[in-house]
Amino acid sequence: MPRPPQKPRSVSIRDVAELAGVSLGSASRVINKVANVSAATREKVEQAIAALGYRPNHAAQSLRLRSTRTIGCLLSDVTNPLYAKLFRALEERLRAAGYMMLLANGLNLAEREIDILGTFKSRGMDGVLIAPGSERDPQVLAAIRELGIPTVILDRDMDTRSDCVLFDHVPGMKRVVAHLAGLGHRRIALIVSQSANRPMRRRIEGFRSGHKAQGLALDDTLIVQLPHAMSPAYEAVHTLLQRADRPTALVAMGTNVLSDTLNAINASGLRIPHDISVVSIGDPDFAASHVPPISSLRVDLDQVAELGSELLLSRMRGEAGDAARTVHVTNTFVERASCGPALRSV
Amino acid sequence: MPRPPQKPRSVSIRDVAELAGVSLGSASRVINKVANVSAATREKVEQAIAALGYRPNHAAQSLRLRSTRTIGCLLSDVTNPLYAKLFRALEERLRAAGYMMLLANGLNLAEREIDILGTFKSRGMDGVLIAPGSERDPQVLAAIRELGIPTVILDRDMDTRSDCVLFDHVPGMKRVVAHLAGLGHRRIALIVSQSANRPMRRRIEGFRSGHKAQGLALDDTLIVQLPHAMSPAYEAVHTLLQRADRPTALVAMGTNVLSDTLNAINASGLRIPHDISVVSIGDPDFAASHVPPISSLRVDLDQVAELGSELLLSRMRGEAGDAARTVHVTNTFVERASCGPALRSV
DNA sequence: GTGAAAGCGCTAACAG
DNA sequence: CTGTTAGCGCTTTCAC
Repeated sequence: MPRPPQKPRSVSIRDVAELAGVSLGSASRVINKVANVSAATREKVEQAIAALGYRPNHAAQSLRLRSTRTIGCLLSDVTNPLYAKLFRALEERLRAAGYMMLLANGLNLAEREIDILGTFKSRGMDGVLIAPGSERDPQVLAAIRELGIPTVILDRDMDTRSDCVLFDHVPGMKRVVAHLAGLGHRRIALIVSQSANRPMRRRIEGFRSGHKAQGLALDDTLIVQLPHAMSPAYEAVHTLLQRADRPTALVAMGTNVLSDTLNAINASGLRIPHDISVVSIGDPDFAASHVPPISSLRVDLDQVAELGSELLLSRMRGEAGDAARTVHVTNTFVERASCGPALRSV
Repeated sequence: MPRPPQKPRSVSIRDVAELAGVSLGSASRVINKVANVSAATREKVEQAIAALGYRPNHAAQSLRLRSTRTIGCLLSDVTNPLYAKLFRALEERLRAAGYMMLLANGLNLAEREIDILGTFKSRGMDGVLIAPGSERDPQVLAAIRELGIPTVILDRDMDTRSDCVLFDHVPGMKRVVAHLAGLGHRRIALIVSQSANRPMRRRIEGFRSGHKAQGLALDDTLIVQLPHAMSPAYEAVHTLLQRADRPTALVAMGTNVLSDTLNAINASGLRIPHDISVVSIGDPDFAASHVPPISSLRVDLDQVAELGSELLLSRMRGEAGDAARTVHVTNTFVERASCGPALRSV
């Protein structure tokens, strides 16, 4: 990794002071808007700044102030719309507070995530916002514990002493099952693409306890776990729908799973919600615009961003105390037109 | 914007040197792997580093070396899957070259984009990768020209002296029209969500010239421009399909437009490709997994990232010369099962 | 091969 | 109110 050729030195505060005919200290004072500056001095310095197009050197400021005004953000993958939206919402708030965001995709690679956390540390991030994929990896956990930077963890239940915002997947899923059960459904299938991480596991758990709460027996063959995150659900759902005892309702988890599921239903000649009900876990754009609109369980990402950034900001300000704080975000069920009474004839 | 409380000073190279019992200069030498270090010294320093958990202070390095090893990335919105994928691909390459990415969403707000470019400058980005929304705004153009940082512009034709990678939207669209014309289609509709930016405009242009090239008359009422980026295409397409002279083929531009279009076709009781053909401009995941799979015009984002990062890296290395370089990326047509011969009976 | 010292650009404490 | 100065942590001459 060869060092790039050094850039030419650009205009410094020294140049500004010189042109303005004042001392370096005075220039600094007007730049930082501290008191005790005469109007005349201020005027001269401001003109010099404008004339030179001066911009403070951030590296020097960071070195001096021990603060980079930047937040490190480690997500498993921005390509996942959920994380993209989350990033955007977080950026919005932190930007308003004067921070820029360093973004890195962890890609569920423990080693990579550790490396990224290390650079965050070495680069003196003022704070860190993370949702690592390797949620159980002891080395990743250690890396987080040793960060020594205000940290908030999003949607991961990790054993570190960090603030975190957790989603209440279990109650959310129970709500979904209750809704379906209320419509008379007794055979409800769950289609998931993977089960590696906490959110998935907890949702499956909620699906089970939802059945229990409703006094429903759960046929385990109705929980369809696709082998990989990317594995197409189409075939699996299609097969499911051919069964004599096919489910009367489908719960699809994840954007791709949902679109495959919708396809499979369509190809089977079934109509939503008359022949079959469906609810989506996660609320991609097309769920709302689908015909008919698909009922979804969603988490309000704006709320997550609000809580997450507030947690981080307050801790950075040193207002937080020693103990880690945990806040919970509720999944809300958005009822649309994709659920109807269970078909008796099945 | 109150300054955050200063962090405690952490372990510095000075501490390392002290513990190792060597001079600060020697410590630096082993850290930077320069020659002229005795094995004994190296050993001692390395032990001290390990014992202390030393990490170089990035701000100090940046200040000294005039290089931040950071790339500023300004996109209109990561929430757009295309940009998300692009970012991921770019990150991959630049990370391999030892850079981290600062990401900011411009949100098509000229003022905001200018501000972001300014911070990129002030923060001493080694390079900058941008796809601003405000492609015609003179102030944004000026901001880019005055950046004074190696810059590459992605998919925007801006009048600045920057390297850029351009997508050949026009030939791509002509290819699509040719394909459809070859199947006997003479009434082809184009559904677009907005036309604010260059890619959109150029695609419409390509659509027109494609017709010309095929000797086809173009009915302007078949170009459906939705008012806003988010405006649902469902109604528009549905209406279109009720017309007596309805099109025999639909070209849908953008992820949301495509899914609305598919919905509308489905709701009208039409079958793809028998009753109507459709091609997608842009290739979202669900296009390939749809039943039937939708033929798409796509641009290879990996290639874009490869070219873009290569352009940037070479310029940062100072290998690039004065002139701006432009490289073109071809749109490729992915033929799947959504296009068939035109229905005669319409 | 190693140590001492200068200086990157900036802020803040201090003296006037 | 203003100027001078130390020093943030690091790399890199320059002597030895």
